Amino acid sequence: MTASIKDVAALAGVSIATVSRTLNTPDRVSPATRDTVRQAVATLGFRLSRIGQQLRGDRSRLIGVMLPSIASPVFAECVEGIEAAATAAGYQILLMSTAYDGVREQAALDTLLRQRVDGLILTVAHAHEHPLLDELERTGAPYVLVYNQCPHRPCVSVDNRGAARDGVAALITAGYRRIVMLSGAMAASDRAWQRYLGYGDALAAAGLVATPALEVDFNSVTLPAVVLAALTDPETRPDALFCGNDRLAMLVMRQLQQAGLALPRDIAILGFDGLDVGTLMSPVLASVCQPNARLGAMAMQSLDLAIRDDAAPVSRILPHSLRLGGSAAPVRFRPD
Amino acid sequence: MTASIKDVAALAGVSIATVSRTLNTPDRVSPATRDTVRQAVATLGFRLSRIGQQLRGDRSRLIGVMLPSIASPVFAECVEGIEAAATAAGYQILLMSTAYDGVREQAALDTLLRQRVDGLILTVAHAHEHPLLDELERTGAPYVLVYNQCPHRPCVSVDNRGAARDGVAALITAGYRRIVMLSGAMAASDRAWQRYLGYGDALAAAGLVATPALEVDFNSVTLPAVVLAALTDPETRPDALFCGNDRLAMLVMRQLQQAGLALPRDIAILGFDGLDVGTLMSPVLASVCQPNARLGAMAMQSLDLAIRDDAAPVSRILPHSLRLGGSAAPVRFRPD
DNA sequence: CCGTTTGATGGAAACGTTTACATTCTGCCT
DNA sequence: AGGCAGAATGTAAACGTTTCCATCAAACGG
Repeated sequence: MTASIKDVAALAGVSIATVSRTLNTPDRVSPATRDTVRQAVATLGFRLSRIGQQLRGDRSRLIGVMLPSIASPVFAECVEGIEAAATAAGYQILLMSTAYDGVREQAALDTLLRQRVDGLILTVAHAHEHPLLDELERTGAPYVLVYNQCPHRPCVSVDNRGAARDGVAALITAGYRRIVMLSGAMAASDRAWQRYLGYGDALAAAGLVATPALEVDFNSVTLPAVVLAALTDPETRPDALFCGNDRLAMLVMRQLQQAGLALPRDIAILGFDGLDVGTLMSPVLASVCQPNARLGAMAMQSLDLAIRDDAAPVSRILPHSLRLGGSAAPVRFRPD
Repeated sequence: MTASIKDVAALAGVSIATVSRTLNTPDRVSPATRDTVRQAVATLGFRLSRIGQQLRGDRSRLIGVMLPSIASPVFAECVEGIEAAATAAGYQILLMSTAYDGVREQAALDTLLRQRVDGLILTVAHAHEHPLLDELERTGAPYVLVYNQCPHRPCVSVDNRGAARDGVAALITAGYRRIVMLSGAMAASDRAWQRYLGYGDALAAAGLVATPALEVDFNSVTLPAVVLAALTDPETRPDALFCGNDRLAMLVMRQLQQAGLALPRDIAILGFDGLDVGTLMSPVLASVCQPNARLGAMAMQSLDLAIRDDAAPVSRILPHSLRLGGSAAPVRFRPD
């Protein structure tokens, strides 16, 4: 049994009110009593219980964080940003992962709401028309989406379509013409589709022809043989490959290199996410970079503001950037 | 204001006890009342507050997790394991990162203990003689270390020394002779030293000579010029390089490749951690693999058992494995 | 020397639950 | 019919805080 404020009061020979004051507003207690109480606190190793405080009606200072995965570097970096901002603002985070699974999402939401979190940060597969989010709005708990981008809800993200457009435009500037997109299943997340639209925008602006995206299972550890064949056959293979995320890009880089292709000479690769670990590849993975940690931090800040002002959190679009060169460096002598 | 059990009771026209029973032990309530209460619960969107329950003296079902970093894949994978096991056992995790900084560690510990976590999972720089851990033991809160390996405390880890020995022995078996170790600062973590000892063991067993480890700053994004020079100069460079962790190994792989060396022909690389992302490199990063997610899950399970039996958590050494080939494949034609 | 301010402290209520105990009612057994 | 078991429900205390209000003593002004 951990000591309670009563034990401290008893040991110090004062009332619990005085103990509370000593700990919260020491200047409202006489120096002598203050010392006695502090002595008792030290003896017992006492710490005020947040549970008691929460019950009293204070905010819980807990933020629920609900993400599809934790080990994925994208989300890991994001959580790091959230955690830093949360600590700075005096919150703690309750972390739950969902694998985009509706049942787990529902369970996580229930648990978090029962814990009376002050707010939630989450990423879902499709932000419009997600039953969970509607339920969440009904409860009135403030929440912000990260990575999702949806006009009707508070979101913190990059401009997925614009970012993809910029990245593919850079490929075109670098001299690539036959550009194909490799994506996780479009149905799996709304971002995939937005990025494909951006890809189309860039090609259209350059008068080039867009092709349907090659869709692969997001978690696969190898590329389907047919996809690999399409990418390696010297007759049919594209100039450049735009990958919907960095993990896919790294996967494809390794498989193409093992198939004997030289990157970016035989084929250029551009990823999306800007993962740190991409800079450890050789060639360095070119990528459309999202500021993952900042996305998380910004979501947390937006949420904090909303909590304090009792208002709806505001959406934010953070700037993306391009990491060029490396796997998408311009190639001078390209036979046409 | 979220509804409380009183609101439900009022709406349903029953006492709060009946509401509580309806929610916790529905069979002890008459079907008619049960329906009325459930109706009221639904109308108000009511969920029992964990705060009230915790206050009542139940366990908080919260586990504090305190790690040096979240974005590092090693810890990210570990957190994923912890979270899965925690959810399975009915806990939630409160995540805090410390960067091995004593001040942050102390602050995190205070916050977590005030939240009355049922137990803690943590990683520190040096497990023996860490003031925080002594304080923690005084509080009586159950805790388990992950990654740390220390005879006097509950730890879940691999056998760092043995694992390093096995890895380096495999390099020797593959034909490498002049093997050097590259490590993060030994002072930064106890594991670094343990791994260096394992390196020494393997060399000694083969009658080879160990050299002092090359120490570099763990977070650096490039290798110091002098280290790079030592590794690239054809006169002085070693056969094989054993890196204290995978991040370092990937860093060095890229820099050596950019310097024009062929891996593993000119120099073999062996990492430590077994990060998934290493398999995306080319050549695939050979590594001494820790089961990161399982380490986390096992720590959580051990903690859960300890909490339930009100006993001290038990230490566990999990088996390591080797991922060979790739950057440490045997080289047949090596000029001597 | 009295009345009033000021400062220090204590008493008690409130927050949201669970649960032991008390109460009421139904229906069964003899 | 009377008594009693058993089911259904209510009452109230307890958990650990904060804080309003009351109390009390000392200090101070007149």
